[in-house]
Amino acid sequence: MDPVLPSRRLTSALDRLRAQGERVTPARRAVLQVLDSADQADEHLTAEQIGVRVADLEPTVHRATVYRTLTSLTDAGVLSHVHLGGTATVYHLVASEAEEREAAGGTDAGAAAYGHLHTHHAHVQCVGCGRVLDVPPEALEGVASRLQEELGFILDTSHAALLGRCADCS
Amino acid sequence: MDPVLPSRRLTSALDRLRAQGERVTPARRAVLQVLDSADQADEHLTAEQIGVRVADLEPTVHRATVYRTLTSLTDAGVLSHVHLGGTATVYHLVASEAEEREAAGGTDAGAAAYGHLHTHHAHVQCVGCGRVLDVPPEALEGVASRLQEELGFILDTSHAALLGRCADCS
DNA sequence: CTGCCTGCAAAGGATTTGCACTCAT
DNA sequence: ATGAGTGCAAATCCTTTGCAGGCAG
Repeated sequence: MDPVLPSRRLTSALDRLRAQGERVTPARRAVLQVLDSADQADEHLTAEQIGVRVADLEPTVHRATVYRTLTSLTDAGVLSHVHLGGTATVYHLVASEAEEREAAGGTDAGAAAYGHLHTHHAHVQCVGCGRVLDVPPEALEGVASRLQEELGFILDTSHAALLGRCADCS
Repeated sequence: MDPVLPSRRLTSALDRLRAQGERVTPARRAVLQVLDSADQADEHLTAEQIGVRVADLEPTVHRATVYRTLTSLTDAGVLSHVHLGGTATVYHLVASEAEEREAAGGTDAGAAAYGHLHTHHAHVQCVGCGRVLDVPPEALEGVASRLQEELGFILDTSHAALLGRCADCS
């Protein structure tokens, strides 16, 4: 539906960066823009894939810089990463708290539960086709509370993907 | 409790290997023995760590062979691997169906739920200390059935570790 | 201006591969 | 005896690092 235009999420991320005294450079702008577009298309990109797309946007940006940028932006809290089945790590823009609230409030949790989840969410990956599906964090509430009660373990539901086999690959 | 001696699990694994027409070599024996011991001590070893211990047992076994062995034994179904938080992959001996049944039957599920789980089980890893905790697969039943119903996704509860923070690191 | 961020190139570590040989069956 | 498995060494892959220069603030 929406064309890929500089979204509010992108602007917001840049603002938060600046607010922390971090510098906004072409490389960082490009990385954030790539991830913003990817998120809008529900894509999950690895560092390498991000590098390729950044090269389109800003050909002078070096690969090593992409890696360093992903690290520093993650430290700065505007990006998060998810570990997929063993190999890859994929990156996401992190929504501001305001955006997070807005998304939660404006949504019928049931109907939109598996729609476009542009905020905090969990991931499952198919071992057959590699596809990554987004899942609302509530789906893991059961395990989370059980682990907390029985082991004192605080589960981070969005940090690692669960593996399995999707409907198409069964 | 139990000393680390050639266990029934090990013998069984070798038998299943032979039954499939796979050859039993010193390298394979060593890899299986290392993993059997590790499992008994509730350790989770990476390919590299396995390599080190194999070198103690069979100094002539080459690193590359350990990698190839882990792959082929996994294909043969006597080993399984678990992807830990992003980086490492750790290996386990796979219990035979008979052993699996026996463990399930002979055990009070509640009391032993978090004890030594030498069969099929899930994993959670602490992002603080890196420790890996074993968790009975039932803990993930809730998510599993929800994913199946709503997405047709068959969750493999033992194939990837969930991340979070353990009691000591909170 | 100051030093954070970058480009470049080279190092790094883990895993994989080609090849010829050996040993389990 | 025969080919699955192996040892060896080199190649490959992705990621990180040291250093000097450049641009954001």
